[in-house]
Amino acid sequence: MKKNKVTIKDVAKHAGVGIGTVSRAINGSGEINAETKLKVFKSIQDLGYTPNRIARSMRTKQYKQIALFVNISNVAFTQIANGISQYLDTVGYSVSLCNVGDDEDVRVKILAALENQHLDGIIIAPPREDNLNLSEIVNQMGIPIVTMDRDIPGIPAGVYTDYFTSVNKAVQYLLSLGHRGIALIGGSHTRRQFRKSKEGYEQAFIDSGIENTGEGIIIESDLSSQGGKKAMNDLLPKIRNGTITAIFSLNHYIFHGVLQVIRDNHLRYPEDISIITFEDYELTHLLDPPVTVIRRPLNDIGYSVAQILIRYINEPELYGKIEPFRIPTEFIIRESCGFLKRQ
Amino acid sequence: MKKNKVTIKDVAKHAGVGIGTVSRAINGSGEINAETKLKVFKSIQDLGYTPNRIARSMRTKQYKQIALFVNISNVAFTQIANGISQYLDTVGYSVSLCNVGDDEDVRVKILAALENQHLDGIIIAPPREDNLNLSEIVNQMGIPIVTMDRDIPGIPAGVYTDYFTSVNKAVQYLLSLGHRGIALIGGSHTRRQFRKSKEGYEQAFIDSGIENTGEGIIIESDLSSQGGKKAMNDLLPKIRNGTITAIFSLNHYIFHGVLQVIRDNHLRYPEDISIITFEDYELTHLLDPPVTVIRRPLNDIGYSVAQILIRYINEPELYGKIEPFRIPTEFIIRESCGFLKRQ
DNA sequence: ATGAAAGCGCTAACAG
DNA sequence: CTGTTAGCGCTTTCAT
Repeated sequence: MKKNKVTIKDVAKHAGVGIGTVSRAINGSGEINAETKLKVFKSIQDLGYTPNRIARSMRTKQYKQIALFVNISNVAFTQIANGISQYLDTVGYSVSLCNVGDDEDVRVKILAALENQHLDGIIIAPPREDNLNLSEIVNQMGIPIVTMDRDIPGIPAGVYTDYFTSVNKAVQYLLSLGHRGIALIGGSHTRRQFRKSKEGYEQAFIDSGIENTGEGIIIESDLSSQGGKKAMNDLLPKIRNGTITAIFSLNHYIFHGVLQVIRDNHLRYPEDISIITFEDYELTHLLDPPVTVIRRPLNDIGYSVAQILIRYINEPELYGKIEPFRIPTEFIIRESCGFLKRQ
Repeated sequence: MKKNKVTIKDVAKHAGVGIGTVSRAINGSGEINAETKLKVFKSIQDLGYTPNRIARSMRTKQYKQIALFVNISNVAFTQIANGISQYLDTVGYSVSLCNVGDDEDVRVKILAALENQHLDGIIIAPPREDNLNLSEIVNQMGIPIVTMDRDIPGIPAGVYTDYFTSVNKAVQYLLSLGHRGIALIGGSHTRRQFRKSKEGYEQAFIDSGIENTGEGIIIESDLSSQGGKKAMNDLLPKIRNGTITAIFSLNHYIFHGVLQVIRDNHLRYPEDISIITFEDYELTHLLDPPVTVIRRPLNDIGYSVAQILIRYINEPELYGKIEPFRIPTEFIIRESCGFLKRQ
């Protein structure tokens, strides 16, 4: 029952021209008489012709397809993907989805995808930044890769979230509330997010003119709820004796671990402990009380990174030369942080 | 810097055979001498040849690509997509992602995708089941479409969640706890989920030998947190006067609305109202107290639906004749429902 | 400015 | 059993 697709040949015959002319009319390549052009378009209309993308790809080696390598279980994924699609729709590209679990080898996955997919470009946000040699893929395959919030040697970033300022602001807020024992639970130093946040944290003490005499600590952890749980459990004694009075979670997985420990130990926030987390989503405002967060425009992140990638696809000579978009964040104060009277 | 891909021609020359032979060796089509076959495979190895999928598609009209039309903001999406990819990986297919917001025209989106994507099949879970004429797409394009949990005329379902049993069991549980004023907030009757759940709800009274004298009600609503909010607000007086003692939310969007109203009105569960929701995810067990839920194996749903679709792609004559997978659910009792002493 | 023709890499039909 | 060839639908070069 498959409808026999109309081809460029049919259009040519119908319009009484050569197929080359039709092609030129469609692609606007070469000089072409305005009248013949009109005639061709009319035939295209009449016949309901749409070019066969596969055949076109075969010639042009352009596939109008990019792949997204991310961990789709991240709460940020949905909106970012949405932003990406939104931009790609405007330029006729589609997105292929490749989930990247937390400890999988992204390189292998990319190579596998490349073998049977014909991609024009790739957007990645791999779990780790180190030991990931991707530049040979870029060089050998000649297809551009951009990252979201990662620093990977040889691979340009498409977007950078402004972790420094976000964290700086949030920590200053905590300091202004009287907190000194602020624990930043932040994942691994192999991630840009951790490194930049650390700087923002330290700078906050300086900006506030307060010396960090050691109560404030920065904790590396697994980027998982297990990681958050472990960090939080280790912190428990210090929370109980009042050395640590605020928790700053850098990631939603960690945050879930933190919450669990709070619940399991019958702690209450903001009374027993103040909390802030990075990323705003349903949970953060459905919780009672709602929690203070750093929010970032996820849709924009997707949109921007897609824009940069397409730019690189169309102008390969620019590759690596475009400044990544700096994504500003918003600090949303809710009710999860308490005021601390200092003696 | 693009590596010049090695083609079937190179392999043929290197192996000292014709290109037809190479093709046959690769595809296992036609009779072929075991020795020549070996020779060919050796050459393929030596040269690092991988077939060009585009060229292959051009001939075979098979694209090894399917598209997924769903609302990616649904909490179930991630795991379902994961299951789908998992199966598709085993058969060399990739997934193209198409977000379908809540009131968009799925038909138009599919048509647009089809125009420039060359798909072998489609999986959909559109927001509404009615006024969606998809069968002409199937007939004219000749590509199979399967649904997840939807009843769309002419389009076979790939998977069905067992709403009837799930809801039946949960309502019986509520009844056994002494509840009679059970409100099921369930989205729209244009969705299979609502219709089957309704049956399960009503049967629960019968199964428990309890007459529903009207305290128990089933409410249609928008499938959104706004819908849940509205339904819940309307219910508020009845909750306050004790006519309604339990809320059963059929969907996570609705659940968020319910939670908000509970919070905003300083209600507590399970003391003031018992709650159960459909779908288990972070929020439901991070909430304090954790909430009783119906959980379904989301990964399996994706895996199964992908399996059926591929089957339909490979054996078109079967289309519509395979029984959808019935997905069983799990009833997980936590702490959100209270015992009601009946006077 | 435009028609004819080559060829992208592959599969399948056709000879042998 | 295997080599040769046609052709999928398109873009692009080459004449005209």
